[in-house]
Amino acid sequence: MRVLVAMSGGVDSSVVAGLLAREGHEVVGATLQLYDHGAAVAKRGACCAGQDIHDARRVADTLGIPHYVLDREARFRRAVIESFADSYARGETPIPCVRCNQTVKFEDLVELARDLGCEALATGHYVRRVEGPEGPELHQAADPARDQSYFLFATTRAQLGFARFPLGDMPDKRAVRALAAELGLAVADKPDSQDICFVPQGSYADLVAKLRPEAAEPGEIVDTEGRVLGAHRGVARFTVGQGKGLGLGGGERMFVAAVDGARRRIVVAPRAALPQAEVVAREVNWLLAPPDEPLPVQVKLRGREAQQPATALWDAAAGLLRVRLDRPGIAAPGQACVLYRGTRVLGGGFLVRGGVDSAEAAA
RNA sequence: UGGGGCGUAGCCAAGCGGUAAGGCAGCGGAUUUUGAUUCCGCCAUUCCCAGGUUCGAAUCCUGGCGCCCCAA
Repeated sequence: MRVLVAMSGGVDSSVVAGLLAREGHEVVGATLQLYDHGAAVAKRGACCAGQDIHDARRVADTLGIPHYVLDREARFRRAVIESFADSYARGETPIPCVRCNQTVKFEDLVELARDLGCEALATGHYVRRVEGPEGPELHQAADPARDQSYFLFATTRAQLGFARFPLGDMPDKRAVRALAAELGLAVADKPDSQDICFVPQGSYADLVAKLRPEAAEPGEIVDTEGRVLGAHRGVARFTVGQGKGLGLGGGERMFVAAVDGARRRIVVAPRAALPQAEVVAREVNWLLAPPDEPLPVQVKLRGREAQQPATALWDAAAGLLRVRLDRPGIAAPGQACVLYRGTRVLGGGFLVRGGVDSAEAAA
């Protein structure tokens, strides 16, 4: 079949292109230029800009496949970077990788694939697409250490139907690198990407400060009684559940219980005061028929934690997902709430403030 | 200007004659396609100052200085 491969210039997507070509598919490569600057060129572990685009092109040449580079800087800036800064300004902690997958990757590239007459879009994500009785299902990768299902919860059922993830069954990253070498790809030893791709040198707070100065304005750190304990240098530097960087000395260690973007206040409390029994999420995406009854699930409130047993309640009228946790957990607004059953992703949403939280009153 | 208490790293704090615990903050690193969490390492030649006793003091004595509390 004719298939479009999203090539970032990294090892993973390069191997995907190589594998599919070797299997005899008619492969077309596409690379999105998302945020240029020479600044990003030198950054180790970036993607979709500068050197990475050249790398992708080289791989395409090696494989003898056509390759397109699309300028999506404007789109990426609006859909991912601006939204990232806005989220911080509201006192949330954004998760840009989901926004990127949700927009630039799976909307734009699927559209491009259709325009090019492709039957599928393949990416280098570590997830599995499994044919189920009611259509394609999204599952965690075979290698739990690389699994990226958390970042793809917002993929719609239609997009999933069109997507292919050839790396989902790889035992580990070493195997992928070995394949890259076997395929003669120059990127076989390229470092993994990490951190936020569009932030040049690690300090995302500087970027937020440039785009939303108010999120970098100093403010007060208060306890749940409203007592001022200290000062901070911008709400963008804090995430609910965070225990470091508060600059508070003295007695008991404090954690961020809430971030009030409007008043630029950080509310802190002892760790034991943070867990909530119920969390709420919006912008919900279902990868099965939306349930009209309480649904037993396992949930992840952050990318790298174990799944927790819970019960999901879908409020279709309000468009809100309520998740009752068997064991209280800490929800950071803006982060993803992803529902699983075993390895299968059932759906998810973005966490909002809510639930039972004494800190909420003081904020 | 009577009585009582206290002065140990940026903060909190152990130690009570034998050669400076721990926690928080901070710094460095590991982990990680977000942020956070977590983990590992570093972090007072010196205990408000000056004398004295002692083989040896942050620990005992004397005198300063500085805080805090009580004082119809």
